[in-house]
Amino acid sequence: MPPRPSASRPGESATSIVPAKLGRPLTQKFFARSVHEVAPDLIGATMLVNGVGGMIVEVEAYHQTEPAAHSYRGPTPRTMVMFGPPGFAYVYRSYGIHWCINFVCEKEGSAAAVLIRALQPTQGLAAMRRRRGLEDERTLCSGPGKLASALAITDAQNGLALTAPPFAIHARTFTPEIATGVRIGITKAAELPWRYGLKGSRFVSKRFV
DNA sequence: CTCTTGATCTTCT
DNA sequence: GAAGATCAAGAGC
Repeated sequence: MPPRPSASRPGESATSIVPAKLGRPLTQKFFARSVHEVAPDLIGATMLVNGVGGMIVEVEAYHQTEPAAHSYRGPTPRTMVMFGPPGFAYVYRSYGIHWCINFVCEKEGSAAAVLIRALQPTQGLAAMRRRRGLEDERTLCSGPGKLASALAITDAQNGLALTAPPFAIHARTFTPEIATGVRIGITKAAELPWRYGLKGSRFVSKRFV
């Protein structure tokens, strides 16, 4: 019998998830680049909040210049953080119910950010299962609202630096194959292929085609 | 498996 | 007053 495909994927063994290997902590400089460089480079990185989280397997890029971005119409109280310096967290309320987190990129005034859409859970599984009321690790963080809930992210983290506690974001330690596709759940600028994922991952919110 | 719908709040028109 | 960077549950296939 050939080995299951998952056996050779980063962060997984044949039978279970293994703790992520952590690369160097990401600095503000990492985020101070084009959102189209940062977004794919975040695939395979590990994101923890108070020690709980996992490997980033899916993100989407947003930029002030396109109408799907919250920053498209200029700064508002909600989107103020996006217009600030890179390396900070932009947290917003989605559909009145969920929280979602973005990493602000580029430079002050660019209002560009990467929405974190899915994690492969690796650290603090018990805490995440408790917060989500769910056992299945595959769906624990397979969506922007789900992972915010699992990591206990709320507007309390809006505007905080990504390079200091409670955040710990570490570079990847392998070279992933990147899948790309159109962004999900939007109607404007829906054709832009600004969704990036870890090719073949079972932990994404929706499969890449 | 896919499709539909309700929940609930912020922002902008 | 309507739309929205979502999710979970229920119905139907």
